[in-house]
Amino acid sequence: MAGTRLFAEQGYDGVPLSAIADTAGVNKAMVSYHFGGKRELYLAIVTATFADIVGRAEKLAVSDRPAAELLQELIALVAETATRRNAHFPAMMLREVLAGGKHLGADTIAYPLRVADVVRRIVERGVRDGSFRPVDPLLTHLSLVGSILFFFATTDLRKRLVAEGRLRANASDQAGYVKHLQDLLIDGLVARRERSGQGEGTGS
Amino acid sequence: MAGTRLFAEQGYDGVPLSAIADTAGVNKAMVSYHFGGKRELYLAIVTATFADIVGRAEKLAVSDRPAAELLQELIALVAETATRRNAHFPAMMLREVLAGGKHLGADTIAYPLRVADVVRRIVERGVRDGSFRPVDPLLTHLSLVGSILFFFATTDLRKRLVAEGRLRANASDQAGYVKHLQDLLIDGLVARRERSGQGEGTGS
DNA sequence: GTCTATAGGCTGATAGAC
DNA sequence: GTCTATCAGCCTATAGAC
Repeated sequence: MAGTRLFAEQGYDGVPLSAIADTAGVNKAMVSYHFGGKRELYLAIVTATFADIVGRAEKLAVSDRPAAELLQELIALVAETATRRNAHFPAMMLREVLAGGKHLGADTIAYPLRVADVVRRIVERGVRDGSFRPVDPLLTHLSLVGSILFFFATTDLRKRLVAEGRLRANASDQAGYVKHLQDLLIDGLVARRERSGQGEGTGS
Repeated sequence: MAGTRLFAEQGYDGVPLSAIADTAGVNKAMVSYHFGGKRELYLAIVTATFADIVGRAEKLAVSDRPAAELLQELIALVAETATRRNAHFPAMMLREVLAGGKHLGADTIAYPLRVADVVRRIVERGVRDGSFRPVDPLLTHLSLVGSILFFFATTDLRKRLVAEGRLRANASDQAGYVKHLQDLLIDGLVARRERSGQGEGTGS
């Protein structure tokens, strides 16, 4: 869809209908004719974007492969979607949860909830079969998805900062980040016989 | 500042100057008179917000307490700032990195970089003294800060979803999340004598 | 189906009275 | 310093020609 990039980069309010029309090489009036207005176009784009990634993620929830493997796959799935399918869905999803689904309906804001449910099912199974330590599924989801979305939504900014010499080059190493997260996940969630006696919460 | 909440919740474009004037109980013209315009007001708010949290974070970088402890303190510091000092800075910072500093100057977009530098210094020291495994400081920063900002920036949305019965109640448990992240960090970063042979990256 | 032209609403800035 | 009134610009939507 033509406006995907524009909406992801500048947000709903930041994009005039004329910019989308220009990008698509057509006229403003055509957008209203085909989609019924700016809001409807936006909703169509967001829905298509979310439906793709969420649908693919949900397939993981029904697999009975090891839980740790499935969470690693989820990370890889998001990364693959962000790099090969639709570079703009992380920014779009982040914008939408920030806006609290203001532009959307109750049905569309449900997509993030469905991802949370995928993680919940995987984590609960991992805890049940003893391969995970007893972590909270929802908190696990929030930390996992938060860091993934943040990384891929800020890729362009980091690339710019690297080009300006303000950030180290590995800041745009996507494969490296995927590996980093996957390792962090394994070390953080997987149960071990011997636990070192650390982990005291500080402050708060 | 009066507009902080509005800008954090609805973004720069989403807030009419009149809304800020109403909230402050004054007139639109006063905003221009005192700040020189909407953009200048926004910049003043963002700068004040960023300067506070970043300044406090930088104090951690010069401490010589154990690296793991300092990262846990950083998590606690962000949480404390988001819950007691300025509930809106996570959303503001997330919005600004999403926008790539579009509304701001090169100096203001430097604030997130300063946080990255704090984490880098702490992590590099932890790796050097052997208390951390050899993790990448920048990737560590991105995963850590990404999950914190995401959590606190979406608190209001989660509260609403909990109230609607669409999300489990612990979704708004901030102290629980801080503990979760701190534990994840310790398990994921701290060096151990015995490492279980997992951590194979899958896919991507 | 596709375009141009325009209507109508909203926003940020500001002139000018007090 | 603070207000009201107003202006000019930009935006979405749409009527109407082709």
